[in-house]
Amino acid sequence: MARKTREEAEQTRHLLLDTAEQVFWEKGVAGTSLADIAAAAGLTRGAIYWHFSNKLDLFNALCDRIIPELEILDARLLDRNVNPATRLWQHGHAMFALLHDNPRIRRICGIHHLGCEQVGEMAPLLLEQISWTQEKQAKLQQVLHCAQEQHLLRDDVDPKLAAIGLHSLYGGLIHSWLLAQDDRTIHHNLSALLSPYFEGIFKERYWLQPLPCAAE
Amino acid sequence: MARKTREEAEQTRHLLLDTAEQVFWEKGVAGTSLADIAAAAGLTRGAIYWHFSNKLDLFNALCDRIIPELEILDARLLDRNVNPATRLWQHGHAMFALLHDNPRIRRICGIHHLGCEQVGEMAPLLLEQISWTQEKQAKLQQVLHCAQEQHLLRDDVDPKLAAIGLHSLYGGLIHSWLLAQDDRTIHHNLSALLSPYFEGIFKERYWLQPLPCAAE
DNA sequence: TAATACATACATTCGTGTATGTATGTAAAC
DNA sequence: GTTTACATACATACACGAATGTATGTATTA
Repeated sequence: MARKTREEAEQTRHLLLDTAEQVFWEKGVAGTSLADIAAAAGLTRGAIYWHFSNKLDLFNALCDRIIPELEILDARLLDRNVNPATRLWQHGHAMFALLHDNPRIRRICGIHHLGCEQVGEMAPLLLEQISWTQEKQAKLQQVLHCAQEQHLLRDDVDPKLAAIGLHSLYGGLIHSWLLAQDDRTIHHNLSALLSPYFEGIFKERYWLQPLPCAAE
Repeated sequence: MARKTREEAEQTRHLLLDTAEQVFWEKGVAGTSLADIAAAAGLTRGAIYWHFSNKLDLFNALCDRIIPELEILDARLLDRNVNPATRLWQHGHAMFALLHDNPRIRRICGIHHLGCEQVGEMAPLLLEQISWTQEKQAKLQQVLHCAQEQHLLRDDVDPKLAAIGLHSLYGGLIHSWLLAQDDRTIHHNLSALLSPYFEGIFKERYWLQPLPCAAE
């Protein structure tokens, strides 16, 4: 129809992102057409092509919206004022608290795990995930190395391998968590699910310090 | 062209499955058309529609081919002649040995993790994975319960939660393993990656018994 | 000869990208 | 303070290819 003010335009842009997020999560990325998104938003494809160049661009813009929240997590992980064991422990809990509290992160995470293909023409997504994984593992490894220097680790534990293991455990738990959508088992028993790995890594239960748990 | 003998027909059926497996793994399930598969196999869509009713049917047939191998794994996991700790330990190693040695399992596993959407019209896939996950966790839980009865578990370990944790760790490691395709780190250091969780679950290293490792 | 194992041809639908229309906001000219 | 000129924010329309499903053809083979 007609032109809207810049604020309204920005509003419809966010409406498109929100709607796309929803529809992608329901029908998968490849399974939804731009017409689906436009219709669900009460708009037309013209609106989408005005704000985004194509579906991939829209999808990327959609994913980028959660980066700040994730960076906060990482910043806390690397905060040297807290002992490394506690940092790791709280980081694990903070991840799931975020998943539990923030539906947007839950949906985008769900789309990445179950709602999109990462090969073929979506291969750039895979590369991004690989580098993201490596960065995350590097941070975990850094904290674990710090713990090793403070003689908190068991003697036979290699920080690099422990980082891979921890990261994989997190990823696997998130996957299980997403599969069993409304089963609260994982969320309610997260400590019991993580502690075996921590037991196997640290000499003592150094991670159990005053824990300002961000649970529900 | 012309009709072939039953054996030859069965042969082209397997050719189609093999080719589909390959192409699905390269370009994703949604990213692949039946024409792609037919062309890659040196046939036409007519051949596909003769042997399968549609893409989903083809995909299911493709996945079903690895069931026997996976059932062998589960059978060994439940073999009561071996102590439960060792069974769990060997089961973890056997899974990755299978992934390493069997390219078909590797590809199908890769397709499930990275090459297909599990929502929308592929939702039956998700339901299948959920029930499969629950069965697997139930088996792990059963073995862990058996270990608990033999007083092998630490006192604060709940078999059900430990089963979820172990299963998630396996899933996460497989995911990492698939992401870093030709990085052998995980395969070469599997024991070091798994042992922390085992340390945290069992009182002593009961799982370290003569290990007929099926590695490379 | 009848069913088989495909290949070929056809009709239809779906999705994309782009081109165009159009009404409004916005800023400068006067 | 209007008017003018242009940019904006979409909606609509169109053209094209891609993918599917089916119908039909055809040479074997049992």
